[in-house]
Amino acid sequence: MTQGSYHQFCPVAMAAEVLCTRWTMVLLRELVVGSTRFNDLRRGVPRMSPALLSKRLKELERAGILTRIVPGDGGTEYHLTPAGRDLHAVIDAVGLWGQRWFEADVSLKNLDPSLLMWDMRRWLDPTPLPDRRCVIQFLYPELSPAQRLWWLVVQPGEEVDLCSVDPGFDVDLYVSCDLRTMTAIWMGVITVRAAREMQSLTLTGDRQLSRDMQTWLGLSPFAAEKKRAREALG
Amino acid sequence: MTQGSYHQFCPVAMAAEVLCTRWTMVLLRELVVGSTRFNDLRRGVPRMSPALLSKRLKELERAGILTRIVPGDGGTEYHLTPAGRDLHAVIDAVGLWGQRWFEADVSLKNLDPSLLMWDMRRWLDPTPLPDRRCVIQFLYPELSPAQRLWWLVVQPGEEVDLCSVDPGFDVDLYVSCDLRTMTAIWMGVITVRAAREMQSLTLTGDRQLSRDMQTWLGLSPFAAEKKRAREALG
DNA sequence: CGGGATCCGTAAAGATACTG
DNA sequence: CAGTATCTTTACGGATCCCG
Repeated sequence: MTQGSYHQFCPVAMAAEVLCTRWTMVLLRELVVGSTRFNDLRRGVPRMSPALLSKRLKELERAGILTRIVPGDGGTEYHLTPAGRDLHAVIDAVGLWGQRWFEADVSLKNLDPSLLMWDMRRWLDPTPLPDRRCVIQFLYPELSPAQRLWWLVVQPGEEVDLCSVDPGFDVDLYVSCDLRTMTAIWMGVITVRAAREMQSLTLTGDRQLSRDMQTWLGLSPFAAEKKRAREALG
Repeated sequence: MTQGSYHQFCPVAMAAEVLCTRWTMVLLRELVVGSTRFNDLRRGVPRMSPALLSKRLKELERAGILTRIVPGDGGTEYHLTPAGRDLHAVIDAVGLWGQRWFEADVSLKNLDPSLLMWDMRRWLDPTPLPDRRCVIQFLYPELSPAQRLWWLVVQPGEEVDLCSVDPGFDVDLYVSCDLRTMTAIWMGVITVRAAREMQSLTLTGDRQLSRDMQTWLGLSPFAAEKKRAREALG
């Protein structure tokens, strides 16, 4: 917020003072989906400066939305309080509105492979996968060497791992497409099947993993919401 | 927003770019509850500078949230588009969260008689009132002369009128209390009955209007939501 | 390597005055 | 009524650096 408060007793204004400052809603989204470490949060809001992130975390702590926890290992963890967890309703409402009324074209102007892969890592559903280590390689041919290749490593009983350097494991499935296509799939704009039929997406390797990709790829939490706008936004 | 966009395809981020700039959420609240004229909007967001209000209105127009209409009488009206009307879900979520988790004490730090009276004017329910002109005078003894006296004039079939200078009509009901008490009643923190029993509120005049005040005084849209916080906010 | 703090240039917002 | 214009204050972005 630029300065001071709105000086209104209305609960919308009181809440907006805390929630509607730059980056705060996006940061809260990261916290609500479960990130707790400073550098994990940074991956979710990569264009936010660390200084501002630090400032916002302090503000949210003062506002009673999160608490700072220092576990034994020396790091710092940020955990939502009950008030903070209750913000999922606000995040949902905002995201639902965005998904309904923004044209896909507009969203697909803001492509970012590391953000996409980081989200995919979070929402990947391992249950349809075989009960062993599975490695999926993503190739975005049009991108720079540093952003072209990514690996998701799924190990039973562990968190999904995202690598931007070759982890050295055998790859079960090779995925190749442009970033826009993968983002559109992730956002529910098109399906894996449709992308393959349009030759926009190529899968090579394990047949089962190919077939089930639409399932184990968890998709954005808002992917199910249908668009309502046609021309509302320019 | 300070500059540029968040560069994220996530619908939360896309929406936050438009919705989470300073004053925007509060302004949208005014639009959602039905204000359409520049100077009516100003009464709802009195601390927002006209320059910023004008800028925000343009931004919201560009974002497809409202349209500018020039009726025959020369003025300008701002009307929400379908996308704008759909924002009521976001405003509700934000206001509900605020009402749940902010201590009443915090809200009641931001007292403003003109804002309160303006809100009361909007939500007053004339149906329990007799079918004739009713005038209710509010007295806040502790305030400066310019803010001490207010009148609500209810005429059957017309919009409720708010005056800060004596309209000259016979007064049906005299309400006297401090601003904090009236605001607390409006926000659902205490009832009219409780305030009267505590001697915080004095009603003189028409018995029926006195008895039914809790009914015709419409209360804040969020008054029904119960608090959940006790100590979450400092 | 995680978790920040510092400094400086730019962009946004506040205050107030003024106008078609 | 519906805004502009101007000037000052504050916040933010970006780079760099620091420390356990």
